[in-house]
Amino acid sequence: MTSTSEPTGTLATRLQAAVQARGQRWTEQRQLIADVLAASDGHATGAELVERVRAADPSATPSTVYRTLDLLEELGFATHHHGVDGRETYHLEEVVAHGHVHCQGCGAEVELDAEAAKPILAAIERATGYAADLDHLSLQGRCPSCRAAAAR
Amino acid sequence: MTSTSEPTGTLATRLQAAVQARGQRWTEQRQLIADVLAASDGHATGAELVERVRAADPSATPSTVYRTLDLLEELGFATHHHGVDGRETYHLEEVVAHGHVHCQGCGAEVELDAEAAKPILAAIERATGYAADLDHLSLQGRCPSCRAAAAR
DNA sequence: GAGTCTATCGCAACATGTTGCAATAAGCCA
DNA sequence: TGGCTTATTGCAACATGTTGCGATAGACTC
Repeated sequence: MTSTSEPTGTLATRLQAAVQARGQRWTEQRQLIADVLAASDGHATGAELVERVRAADPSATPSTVYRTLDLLEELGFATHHHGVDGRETYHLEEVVAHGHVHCQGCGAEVELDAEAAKPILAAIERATGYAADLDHLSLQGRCPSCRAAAAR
Repeated sequence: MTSTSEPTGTLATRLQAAVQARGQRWTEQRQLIADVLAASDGHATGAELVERVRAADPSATPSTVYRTLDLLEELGFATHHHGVDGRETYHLEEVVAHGHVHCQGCGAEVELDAEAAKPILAAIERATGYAADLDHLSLQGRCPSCRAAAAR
């Protein structure tokens, strides 16, 4: 990968502060994993992240990567949800909260931003009393074109 | 397990007809897996089903169970979705379609029947054009009591 | 009933994630 | 600086699910 001039240290720096504020330790592996996540444009499956981390440091193990990702989630720096196939997908907190809608017909996947999701979340709250988490909103259904095709 | 007097053969019989109508074969394993699924009251994870099938027939293998479950889905006799932990959960088609809402605070999980979900599905359609599938509606958020606790 | 075709089965290896445990090393204190 | 405490790491085994392949056996035809 070409080295970007982006200040990717920001995430790592803030993460380091948060980790140490909890009396936990800052290690090279955690720095590396934070860098890899920052370099992945907001979405990555667990397996992809493990692969990239190991490419940068072959001595890193999957358990370390997954445990660090759990830590990032605990600290609110990342979230994860399970995609259609059950694989874990991690999102950086910097990416604005959003949900996913997957078409069972053609496989298309669209993202749902906070604005578009607002009436959906409101309907969920009215029906259940629950305040649904947009980052974990992963819907399946049929997109307009598949519905039109099915109607014919 | 106590033997129920329910006509569980119905599922297997209808399934057999559907399988053979597609030029596929009806085998003892399929009969067994259909019986096990019918005896599981509508919900079961893949691992649970594998375990129960193997209890009845130790020679059955996971691959056979999963492939048969895939077949059941293809034929519309069952559906599956991924729970909060990514595990697969299978549902019999005879169970009325429903979604799930999971509380991230206390872990409570409530079911959402078609009536309660109607406004949610309508909001999804208005926002995205997608006709969402209730059986794959798996939400996460915070239940009313956790929200009240958090507000204090 | 015998032969043929091929869907299905069982096995084994793999993919993705999780967990327990002993060794290591980060961070703190004197 | 040196020593101590304990969080973190790496390893290895496990859990759940998927896939490829050769062997088996169900179903069809003659």
